[in-house]
Amino acid sequence: MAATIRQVAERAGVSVATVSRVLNGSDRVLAITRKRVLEAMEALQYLPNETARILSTGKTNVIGVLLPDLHGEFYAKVSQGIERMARTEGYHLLVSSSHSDEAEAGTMIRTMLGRVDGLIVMWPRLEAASLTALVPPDLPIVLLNAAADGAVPTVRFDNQTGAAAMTRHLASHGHRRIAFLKGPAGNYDAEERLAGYRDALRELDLPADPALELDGNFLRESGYRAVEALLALEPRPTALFAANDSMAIGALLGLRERGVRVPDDLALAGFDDIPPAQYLIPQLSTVRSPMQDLGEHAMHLLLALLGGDDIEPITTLPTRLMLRESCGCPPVPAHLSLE
Amino acid sequence: MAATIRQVAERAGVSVATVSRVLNGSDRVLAITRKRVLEAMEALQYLPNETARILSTGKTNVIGVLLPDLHGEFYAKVSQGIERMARTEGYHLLVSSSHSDEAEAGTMIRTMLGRVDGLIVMWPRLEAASLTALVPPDLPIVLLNAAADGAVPTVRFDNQTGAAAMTRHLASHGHRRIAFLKGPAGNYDAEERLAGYRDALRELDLPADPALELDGNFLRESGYRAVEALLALEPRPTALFAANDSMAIGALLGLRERGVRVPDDLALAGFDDIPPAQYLIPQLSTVRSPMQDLGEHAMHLLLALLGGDDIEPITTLPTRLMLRESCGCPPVPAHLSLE
DNA sequence: CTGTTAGCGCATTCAT
DNA sequence: ATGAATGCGCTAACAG
Repeated sequence: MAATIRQVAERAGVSVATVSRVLNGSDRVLAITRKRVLEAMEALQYLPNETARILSTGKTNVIGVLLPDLHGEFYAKVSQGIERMARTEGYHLLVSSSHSDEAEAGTMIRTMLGRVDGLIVMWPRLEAASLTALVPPDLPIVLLNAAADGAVPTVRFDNQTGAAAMTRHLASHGHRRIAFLKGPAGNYDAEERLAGYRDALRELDLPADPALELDGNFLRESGYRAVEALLALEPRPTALFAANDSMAIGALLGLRERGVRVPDDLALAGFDDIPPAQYLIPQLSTVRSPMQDLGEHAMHLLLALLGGDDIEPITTLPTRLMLRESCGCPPVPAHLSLE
Repeated sequence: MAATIRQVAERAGVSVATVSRVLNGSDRVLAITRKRVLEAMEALQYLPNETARILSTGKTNVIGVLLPDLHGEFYAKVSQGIERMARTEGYHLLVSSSHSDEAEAGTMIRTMLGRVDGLIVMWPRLEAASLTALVPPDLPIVLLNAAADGAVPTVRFDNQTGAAAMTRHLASHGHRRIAFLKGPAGNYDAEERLAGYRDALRELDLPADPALELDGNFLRESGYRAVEALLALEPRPTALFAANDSMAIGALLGLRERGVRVPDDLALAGFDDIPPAQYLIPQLSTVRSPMQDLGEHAMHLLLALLGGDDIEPITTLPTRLMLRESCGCPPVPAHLSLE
């Protein structure tokens, strides 16, 4: 079986404490002694037992990551950001995704508890507080895109500002009846984006017709289905702003099927800037969500927390307007959309 | 701080051994004793220390997962499959992705070593053997889409059969000069798909012109760039089969830019069936890679291995032809492509 | 600079 | 059915 510290000590003719010292890079070891120990390790193919180390030090070097079942790109980008930071700092990631309900997420958190030094949780439901109650008060935790009450460090997109900017942009194309395709009720991002849309309408003195707010659930299919309601509106809106790209894509399919041309007959915009947005026909104008930054920054904060530093309770990452064909702007040349 | 087993024992007026027994569901405990212990646990908010448990039992209940930096959908689907199986069996996932070179992957494996009960590794480079040499012989491991030598359990797609089937299908549309856009050299999937293409050409008695094999690297941009070489071919091919969807999409952009209509002027097909394939214009005909199955099955095998069962050394998952517009087949109605 | 020793929290014989 | 004692492999005082 695997060699232990004791065997190394014996072979090197020193005590386990000394072996432990060279293992942890203490300088209180004679060069020649260190050499003997190193040789013994090499000869025995020694690998320290991480578990024993953890038990002894109380530090796992593992961060728990809890992500909801957002599809594909989103999930991948965020965790990529987290991982990149984690790796450079020597942390491992205990990842768990695809959580439908709060109970399930709570269970995962509980089973992770003894195993992690900190937690990064993405919990887009509005009632985030209940979740954090499950976590021991001394366990560092960072929330992603959650309703921030300031009690728990949170990183999020500037959904509201982004949505307002896109709404204003659509208006700048001359549109006065701009419909909004909502995300699922109770979802943090969805509500914020809706609020941004409303802000802009108010600011622009455009009529805030509740009928302009269409129901959706962030999935493509709901965008496709919303087209019927959209086209039934009187007078018919000249622009549609979907709370995310997936729904915008679904709507695009529905519109095309009914012979409504985008952007000629109807302007269309989404939110997130998932990869297909740039190469669809027409290219989809959208608001870019800095997903990778979200993950990176969250990990950055958590590391600061672990280091005992004070941090900003709430960080808001800027979004960015990506103007392409679907809103009526000129197309972006293909070779520029391929980096 | 957190209560320990000793405190629970003390409060319940029993020994730690008894507490341990009720913890592990032993039946050698009097009902009334068990009740007292349970009450003590409840009162103390006791949570067993996982690390101590691991040290004592030698079992971590954690599976290490090493994925390359495949983009988005692919990565997400595979890990989703893995996770789903893992969760039902009470395993956690220590995930690490984005590995450019072998050295980096080796480092990650080494640092995971003491922390996991088993490993799932996706290593699409052809020289997989060198990697497995880093792993202790007694650590269960399953490889994903790797060159299988039978020595290490491997799960993979039937790339070759799928590619051959698509090539035959393109031929069935009447095409005789079918170009192939290759993936990166040395990549397992890329080589297999190329082999399938060649198989079919041979079988169909079509000329195997090496000039028909275009260079690519699995990224969209390389598909875009390949269009120039494609259109320069004499005589010009009437069909293009890309080794993955991303490149097919890139090629589509390039073709469109040059006024070449798909499928009228040129038939196009990809491989993988990433989501955009079904809603692009034209819809992309492709070969579906069962990504989620790949993850699920790998985890399934690993669990069997952990249970001491014997398993098939090599599992090949079937791929499936998804025929849509870009190859010349009739379009699939939008509402059917939205599940 | 190095060795001795006492935990870390739990599972698990071996007794009783 | 329950308890006492031992060990998992390592770190961290404390001595020397």
